[in-house]
Amino acid sequence: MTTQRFGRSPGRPKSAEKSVSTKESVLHAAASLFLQNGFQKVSIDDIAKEAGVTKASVYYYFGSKAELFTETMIAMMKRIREQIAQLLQADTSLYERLLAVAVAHLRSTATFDLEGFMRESRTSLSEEQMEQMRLAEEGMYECVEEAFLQAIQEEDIPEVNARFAAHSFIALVRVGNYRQPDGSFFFETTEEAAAQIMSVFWNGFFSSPAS
Amino acid sequence: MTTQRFGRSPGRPKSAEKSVSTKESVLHAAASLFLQNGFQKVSIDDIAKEAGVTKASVYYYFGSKAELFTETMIAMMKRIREQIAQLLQADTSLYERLLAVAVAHLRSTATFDLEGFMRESRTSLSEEQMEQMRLAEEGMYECVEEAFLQAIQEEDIPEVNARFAAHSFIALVRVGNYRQPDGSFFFETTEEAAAQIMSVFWNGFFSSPAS
Amino acid sequence: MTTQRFGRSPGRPKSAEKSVSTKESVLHAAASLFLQNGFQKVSIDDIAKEAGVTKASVYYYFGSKAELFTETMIAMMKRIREQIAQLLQADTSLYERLLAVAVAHLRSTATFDLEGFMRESRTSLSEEQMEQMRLAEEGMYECVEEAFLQAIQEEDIPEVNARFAAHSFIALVRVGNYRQPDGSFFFETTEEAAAQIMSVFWNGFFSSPAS
Amino acid sequence: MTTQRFGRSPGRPKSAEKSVSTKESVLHAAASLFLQNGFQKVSIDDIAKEAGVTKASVYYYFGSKAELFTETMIAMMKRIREQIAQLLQADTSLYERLLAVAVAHLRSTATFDLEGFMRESRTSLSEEQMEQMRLAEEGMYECVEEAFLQAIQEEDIPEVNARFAAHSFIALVRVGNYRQPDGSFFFETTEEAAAQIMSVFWNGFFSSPAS
DNA sequence: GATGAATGAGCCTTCATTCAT
DNA sequence: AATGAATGAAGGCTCATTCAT
Repeated sequence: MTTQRFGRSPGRPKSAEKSVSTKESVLHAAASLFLQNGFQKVSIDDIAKEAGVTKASVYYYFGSKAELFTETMIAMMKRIREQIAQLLQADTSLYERLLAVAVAHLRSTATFDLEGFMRESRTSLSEEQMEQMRLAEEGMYECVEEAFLQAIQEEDIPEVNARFAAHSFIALVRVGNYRQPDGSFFFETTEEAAAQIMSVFWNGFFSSPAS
Repeated sequence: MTTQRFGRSPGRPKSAEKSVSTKESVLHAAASLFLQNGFQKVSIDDIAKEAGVTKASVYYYFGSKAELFTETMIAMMKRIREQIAQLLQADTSLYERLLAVAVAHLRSTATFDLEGFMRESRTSLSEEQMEQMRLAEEGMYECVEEAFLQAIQEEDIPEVNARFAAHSFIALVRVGNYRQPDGSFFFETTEEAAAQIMSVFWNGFFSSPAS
Repeated sequence: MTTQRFGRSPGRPKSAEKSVSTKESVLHAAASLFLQNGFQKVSIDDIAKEAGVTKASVYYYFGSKAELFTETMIAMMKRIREQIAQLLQADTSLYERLLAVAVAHLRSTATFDLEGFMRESRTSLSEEQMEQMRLAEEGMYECVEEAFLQAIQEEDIPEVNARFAAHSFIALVRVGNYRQPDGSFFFETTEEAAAQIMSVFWNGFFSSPAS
Repeated sequence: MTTQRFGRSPGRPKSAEKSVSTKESVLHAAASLFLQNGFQKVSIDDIAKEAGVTKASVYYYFGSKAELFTETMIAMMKRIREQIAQLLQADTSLYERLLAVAVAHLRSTATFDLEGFMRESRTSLSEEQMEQMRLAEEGMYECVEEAFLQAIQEEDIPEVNARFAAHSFIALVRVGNYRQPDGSFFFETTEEAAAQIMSVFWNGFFSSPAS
């Protein structure tokens, strides 16, 4: 009911000077927090605080938490996809290009693994938002798939199920990111991890079956 | 690592008046709900309702939501682990035994992939609870790792990083569970999926490098 | 995110001794506030405060603000209806019984006029809730209508549109409750108001047309 | 009570570039929305959207929501009052003039009934704004009251409490606008409704008491 | 004259948790 | 063993209002 107003306050503050666009900071903060803690655990307040703006400002740019999440995730996947795509366009052998992708991904904190995020946010996103996320995810895989399809066409590698190969490749790279209970990785250096992973992958798909 | 339990009497319970004990129904309901919706999204009320008891009853048996979650997850992982262990003890070749594990897992709804669950619940569980979950997860892998170590010792397979192999194996099996955006899997039948996956895995680790 | 809990707090308080049922106090507070300020302006917090309980307690008994509002209003209308019904069952002439109703209503603060409440809450209530309110409102009128129908059947009064008469009667009584800008009513005493109103109503419906 | 306006130039505006001034569209949108949904439920954003302008523009013309509301309502009441006044100046019998007013109002969507609006907005308007609204409301009634006073002076009708008669008249007309739960009105046509209402009103006030 | 950006305050609702019985 | 009642703390979202341009 709160009948009387008092104090003075809402409204845009006198502001000092703009730096990075507010929207950008929000997206940035959201990405960081969502990535670390998942959808549910992160509150809009958390994001606002991290971005140094008010909750209402977040809502000025994003209609809902689900929307912000979707947008954030899709942006991230797009970025990953582009990075991969670029690495895969190098003028070297497929093996070397994949190796480069593996190295890059083992170094990044971003995650290929969206399954967890999808499951967690499933019931909170609209059907359309889920669809958009699925497509963005697929985009990352397709990008690797293309490389296989092209190599097959150019007869650099034998014919295989390219999509399955792409997913397997990424699944194996992800293994390299696994932290054991004591916090250590399987391999000492990123390079060694990438090398081993590539070796397994390549033999798995392109060597003649072990007799 | 003697599986020492505490409290509640060992051996067969005296009577079975309540066909299913309240605690059991709660655990069951919790498992089902947590698995589907993750930690945060499931409320104690949800679980109580699903189990047909009151919220307070849940608290009678489990000190907190985190505790219930941990217990649930660990129980599930133990079950998976035992199932795997059993399949791996068959009196057949390693290849065949792994194939059986692959088939079994492709059929089950339970998930090997705990990363998502871990990330989501991370900040809500106590350090000890996290540790327990990590150990239980590790248990699942160890069980596969053992099989490799033994085969190596018996010189059935060349020497490889058994732990890395175990994780890779499971990662590949998980690929077989991936649903494409249109809802379909990569392979038509579970058997074909398992066969392909095993082929890739086996060649990857045990064939001589493709020249 | 708010990781650590601190302080100690939720849960049922140690309590001293129960007095009136919590639910009752909430209903009472809600009736009083809604009646004075309408649906939108009253917050659940206001009601909780007025009832001396916490907001969460309100929700323990009522699923939503709309539900509480509906329940409150319907209860009030039922009470009014019963009061009217009782007065109309007296063993006197119809004229005298209506006069009694007029007096009673001019004295009460409760309102016959739900139109305002309906319009205000329209978009916030479910279709079903609106329907329930409409029925309860109708109940109040029907109760008066019955009296007319019966009187017609017993040939105490000529045949008229009983429903229209009931609504007109109540509309006129409401006029007696009108406060002029300076705060005063049209008539000095409740009795005089009732007498004048009844005279107008009765002549309006049951006198032979002024030639 | 010279209708003294302030600021903005009197007389015909210089040009009509903007076919409808922004202020006008806002007032129009506000009237429509407030009338349908009441004060609280309508947001400035809603009004701005409906008017096709920005929220800030609304504030450019109106200092606050309460002010906009008051202005809107008063304008509406003035319009109603003028319409009534005009109909009441016709050169026919009082009975016929009132009948015309009844018909006109039964056809319009605008509401005589401001009680709901007043109650709802009461705590949000300043004392002065409330006063203005009350006066405007009173204006509508006064206009009818005048007609009675004049008729009394000219001995066309017996002496009655003119103010009470005016309110009663309007209350009865409002009954004709009542929608039953099934959505229908009491009478089939507007004309019949008006005729019945007038009959009741006229007999009520001007017939000799039913013996 | 008009508007984009921003915000403080509040509101409805949910939830894990506790206590007395 | 089980539960009904109660609550503090958030959390998502809306909104009137303000300021700089």
